[in-house]
Amino acid sequence: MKSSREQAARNRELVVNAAGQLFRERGFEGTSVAEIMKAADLTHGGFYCHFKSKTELAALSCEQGIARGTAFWQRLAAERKSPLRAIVDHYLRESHRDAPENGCFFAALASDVARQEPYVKRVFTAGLRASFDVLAGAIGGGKKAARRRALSTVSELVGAMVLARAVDDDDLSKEILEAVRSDLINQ
Amino acid sequence: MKSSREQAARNRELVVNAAGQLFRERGFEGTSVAEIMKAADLTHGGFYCHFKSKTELAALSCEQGIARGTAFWQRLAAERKSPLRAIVDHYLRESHRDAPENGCFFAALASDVARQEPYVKRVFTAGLRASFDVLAGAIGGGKKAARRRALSTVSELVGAMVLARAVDDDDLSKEILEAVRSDLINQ
DNA sequence: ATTATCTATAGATCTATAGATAATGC
DNA sequence: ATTATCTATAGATCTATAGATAATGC
Repeated sequence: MKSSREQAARNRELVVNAAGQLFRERGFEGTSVAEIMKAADLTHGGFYCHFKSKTELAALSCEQGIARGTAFWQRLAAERKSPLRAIVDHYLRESHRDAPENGCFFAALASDVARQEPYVKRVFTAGLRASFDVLAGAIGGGKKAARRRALSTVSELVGAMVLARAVDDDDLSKEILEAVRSDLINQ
Repeated sequence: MKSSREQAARNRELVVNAAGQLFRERGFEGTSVAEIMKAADLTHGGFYCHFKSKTELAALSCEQGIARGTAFWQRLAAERKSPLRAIVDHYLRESHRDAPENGCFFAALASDVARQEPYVKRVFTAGLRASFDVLAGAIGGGKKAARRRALSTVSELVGAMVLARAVDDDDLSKEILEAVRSDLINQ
């Protein structure tokens, strides 16, 4: 029944990961604590041994998920000759659009976060800031210009993904992704 | 107790408008039928005389709200010398960011819509399509290029607004709006 | 007679807690 | 002895419906 400290730490991670997936797929309000715990193969009541509240988990899962996303961008940028293009191409893939549960937290949850408690917004802001820095580094050139371009690029990527997912028509959805891709790459 | 047919029609409109505001402010899941009816000064139970379900109202309020937004863009474009600039400037205002309940449905609800029933997505898609057409008209020039630019512009506008609202820091929020404004206008 | 609206409530959630249980770790 | 987890449940939602009420519209 009881787990060791190490197992408990692993369980905690399982819950954070399950939450990250479910939140991105169904939103904060659309995901219940019971569902998260079920996905982590634990019982509902055990949740509150690990976290003070659902809100705390929302913030933690955003923090971790965004950090992973940023690290992934960094790796993409380091591996390629054209770092910005590598990130843009990867981001705007249909497989990303069709798997929000494993994709970008900004695109999956930004409009939810705007309505969340200050704690969650703070974590989200810090993560976004880090992403801007990574992207500005990938863009290179003048600091100010790179930063501006990083901000507008993330905005465009996130907007494209959000709209491509909301749309009911696969052709239109692809057209959005393609239009943004060509806009960002031929800039 | 009972209203005339005209009053009932007016009440229905009141409910649709109240829902449009509350949905944009708190999301679909964050808004209850009881709250909507209270905002419209009617009782909870009366809701189901006008609408089959909350989902039906979600679709109706999106349909109406997006149509109004598109009509507004059309007016902005018609009045100004530089139609695209007029739309971009208006969209990216801080007053828009701070009043989602009266603002763009795409920015307020796009990531919610992605998780809604097909019916809601269909309505949203039709509205987005109409917005693309209006913006492409405002951009002018070659049809294909105008359409592509319309798609990428709406994506960038929506992404900027969504991120600017999620962010906890007013300076960063303004910086996002400003970076996107300068990117869209100096293109 | 019809029907728009109201009150009241059934039934299904959902978050969070209380108390029991059993394995860990001193 | 401590504590991670479990079962069970309190209390607060939320959607949707049932049935009553009273004003409209024929």
